[in-house]
Amino acid sequence: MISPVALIDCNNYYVSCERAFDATLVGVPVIVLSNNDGCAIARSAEAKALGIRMGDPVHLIRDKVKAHGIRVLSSNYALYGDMQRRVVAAIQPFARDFEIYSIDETFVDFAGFEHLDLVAHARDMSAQVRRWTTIPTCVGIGPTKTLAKLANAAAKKNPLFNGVADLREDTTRDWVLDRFPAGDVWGVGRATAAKLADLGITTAGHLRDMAMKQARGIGTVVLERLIAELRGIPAMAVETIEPQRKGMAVTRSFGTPVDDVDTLMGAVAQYAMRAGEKLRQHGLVAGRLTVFFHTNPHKPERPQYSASRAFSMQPMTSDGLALLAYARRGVERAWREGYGITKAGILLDDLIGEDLRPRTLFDDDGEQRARLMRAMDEVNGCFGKFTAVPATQGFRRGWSARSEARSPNYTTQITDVPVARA
DNA sequence: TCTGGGGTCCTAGGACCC
DNA sequence: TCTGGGGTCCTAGGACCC
Repeated sequence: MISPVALIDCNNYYVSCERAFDATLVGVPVIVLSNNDGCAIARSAEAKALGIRMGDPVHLIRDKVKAHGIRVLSSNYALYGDMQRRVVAAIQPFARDFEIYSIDETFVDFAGFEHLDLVAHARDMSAQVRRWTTIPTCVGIGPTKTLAKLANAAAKKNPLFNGVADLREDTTRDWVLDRFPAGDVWGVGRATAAKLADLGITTAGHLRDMAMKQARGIGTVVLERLIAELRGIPAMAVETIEPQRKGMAVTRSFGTPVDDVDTLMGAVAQYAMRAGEKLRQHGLVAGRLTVFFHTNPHKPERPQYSASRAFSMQPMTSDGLALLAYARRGVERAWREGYGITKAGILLDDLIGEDLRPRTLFDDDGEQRARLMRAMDEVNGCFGKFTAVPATQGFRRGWSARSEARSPNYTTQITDVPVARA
């Protein structure tokens, strides 16, 4: 017996979070921008109707924004992350197991709930999220994760489903799959979609009926699994325990190009310190660090330069100042004069739980440094980030990303909490 | 004139996701 | 002036070893 899986997905999530605290955004076209105010990454239904596409660079849609009075917001991840906690809390009572798949999607394992009318159950779940957070959601139900995901997309697209699509039954499933573009199936990207189209495979129905052997030739084992899932045979489990993460990154584009090494070093220092903080928050240490920086690849007419340097770190560490020392060395070695650098970052790999860290022969216990890091975390937690920073980082951040229309931190910053007056 | 086969580990790069 | 950030998984190919 295959147990049903549901995917609950928040509609236009970032926009919906903003609307929860600003009523003037309701009913009008709204977009939320990526970091650095670069491109549109969330659009309200009204903005979609005006032809704003996912990922549209904001400087190419200025005219449209002006002509239609589209409201434009910078992204506010503190708000979206906190709202997610509330959404998950609302979902929790409706199943025993679930997998938080992304900031706005949760897979719900309905094992043990088969005796219920699951469509009604899903509607209750959706209503609970709405009551607690004001955020609208859609739910897809199916025998596999891929079909639940596809059902969710169908529920979003086709008003016939009224927000909840159930693809456990063959006739509905076939009907939906025959009308669903192959390129929109979860796991089929641009490259695979193009290869499939050459074979005349353009719908999810075609894809389901494709020979496994042929699938292997085009894609990898991943495409084979995907086809099994479309046939209703589970090839992916609902992952109810959070897997150990493998890597971590802190990368940013600059508001304006950087052409001197000291300024670049300041930015990289900040990223290294932030990377250390993230490691400590997760109780991890890293064994490998890569620092990279490059010019703007969207401007091929300008001189291009891209560099990265990687280091094995021994002992493995979560000490921001140790990370910074490696990163500095990388920047010093890779720096070339005469380029406008527009992005840099720190990548950490070989992550392992702090308690499992291998001891080296001459490993001092690092207790003092650990205390220093804890103290910095506390100071920056209480008095705001960048209160205590290493000198390399500096206090001037002329290169900072643009964020010109960020909403208040309504739920995570005491001074930003909305006040209700009688 | 002639030079194996098979295994592991690591890394870079591609593809995909939200 | 101006195009995000942070992840995962898979495969091919090189280095190395016996």
